[in-house]
Amino acid sequence: MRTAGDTDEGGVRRRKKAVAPAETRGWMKRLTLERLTRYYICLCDNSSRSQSDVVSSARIAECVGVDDTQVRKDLALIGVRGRPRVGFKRGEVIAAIRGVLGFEKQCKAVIVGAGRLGGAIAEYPGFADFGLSIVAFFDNDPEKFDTVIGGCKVYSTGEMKQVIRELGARLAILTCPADSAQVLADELVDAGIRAIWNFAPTTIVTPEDVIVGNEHVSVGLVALTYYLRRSE
Amino acid sequence: MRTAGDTDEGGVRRRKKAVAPAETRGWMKRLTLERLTRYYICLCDNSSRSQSDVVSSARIAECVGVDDTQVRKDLALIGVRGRPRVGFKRGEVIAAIRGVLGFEKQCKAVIVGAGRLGGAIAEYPGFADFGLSIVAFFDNDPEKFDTVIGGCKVYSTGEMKQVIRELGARLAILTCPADSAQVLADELVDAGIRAIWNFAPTTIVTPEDVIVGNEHVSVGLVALTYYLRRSE
DNA sequence: TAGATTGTTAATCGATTAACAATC
DNA sequence: TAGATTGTTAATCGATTAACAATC
Repeated sequence: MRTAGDTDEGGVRRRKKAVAPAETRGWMKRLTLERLTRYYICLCDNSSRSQSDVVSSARIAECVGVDDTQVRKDLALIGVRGRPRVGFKRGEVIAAIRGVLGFEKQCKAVIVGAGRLGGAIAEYPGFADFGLSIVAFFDNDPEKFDTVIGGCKVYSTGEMKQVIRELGARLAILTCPADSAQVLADELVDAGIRAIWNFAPTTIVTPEDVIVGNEHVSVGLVALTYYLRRSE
Repeated sequence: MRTAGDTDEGGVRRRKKAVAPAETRGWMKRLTLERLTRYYICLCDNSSRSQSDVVSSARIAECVGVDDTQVRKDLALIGVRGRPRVGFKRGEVIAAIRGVLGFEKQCKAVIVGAGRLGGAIAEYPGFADFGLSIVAFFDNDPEKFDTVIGGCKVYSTGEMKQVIRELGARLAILTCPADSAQVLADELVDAGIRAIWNFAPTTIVTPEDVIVGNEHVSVGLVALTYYLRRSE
């Protein structure tokens, strides 16, 4: 890929010296996104126990389980420069990732299904750090209406359209049983939700312009138990 | 790779006709494992709504979001043969995946942290289908001792070593706060646990022979919100 | 048979790793 | 300076896709 900093002169390719701007145009690839998120978790995690404010690519690489070259490439991509012999400034890396992944931009979400899982997600620390704020719960159990979980009121699913519009939520987190997941997803789309994070143990489908993340936790379970069972 | 079925005669390479045995020796690669799990979820999910007992590779591929060639390769790997013009028998595929991934072999697990997340996991339907059975809870809140969640008694974390030995659990599911995760993990290793599924929002480390799955749910969240925020 | 779908090889594509110069 | 770490290109490796013959 050529950028404005490149020059060809008399057939000699000069190395670009440009102050690389954070690559905020164009879409990050899924795998890159995942790695950046893991770097971020790792750096925030370590910041409490380490006194040093610089970190080498090798250290991040070890923590996340990738090659150190990969880490340097990813950081270069988002415009972070390290210092040879020293490393990367932890705070700079964290800030760059937050900027590129958009953590500063608040994202309002509703949780559909005020059960244990919904409550657990609402109280999960750290989600706020990613710019996520839960603004309401929905459930179809009248006993739960008007109760408060994690500071949010529980509404009837019948009120979804109105409440979601009022609060301006764009993301919905589905923690309902499998058999009602698709129906609720359809209603959420109708209510103007733009993305659905689905924890129900089923796959839901939506119109093309509504993003779905099917969080099949079982995938992680199977990987783990596969190795466990085979090592016995 | 050559297998016993291959033959070279006079320089002519014959196609092997062997009845491919399920590839149960050797270790499945992580990505293959993930795809097989997704096929499985998709097939079990559809079985309730579809009346047909055959399914084409193209259909599975669409459901899971991979190429249909990939599906046929994966199924060939685990020894499932399809019929041209017809497809694969749903039940055969499900059985083969269950066999290769070891779902028939029961895996006993304990949950450490009897909070909302722990409760949600215990009541999550479908885990039983993967051969997972929860046999006990541990918590350090005396108010919870001897209560029952999802049919399992809650013990004190101080009793972990003894109870885990008695029940013969090999897997531990960590749903405690981040700050106690590493300490509890160390104790679990000491108690003879062979694998830890970590839901605490931190990364834990263990001796090499204890498998860890750090379930960073945030990774899924970031991917979803990234696209959401950028599409506005 | 004709047509659809599997099974498998070959080609492409992308991601990871290796190598090494640049730099502090 | 010497040595360590970054930054970047080139090479390798593996995964995905394309092509097509085999098969029912």
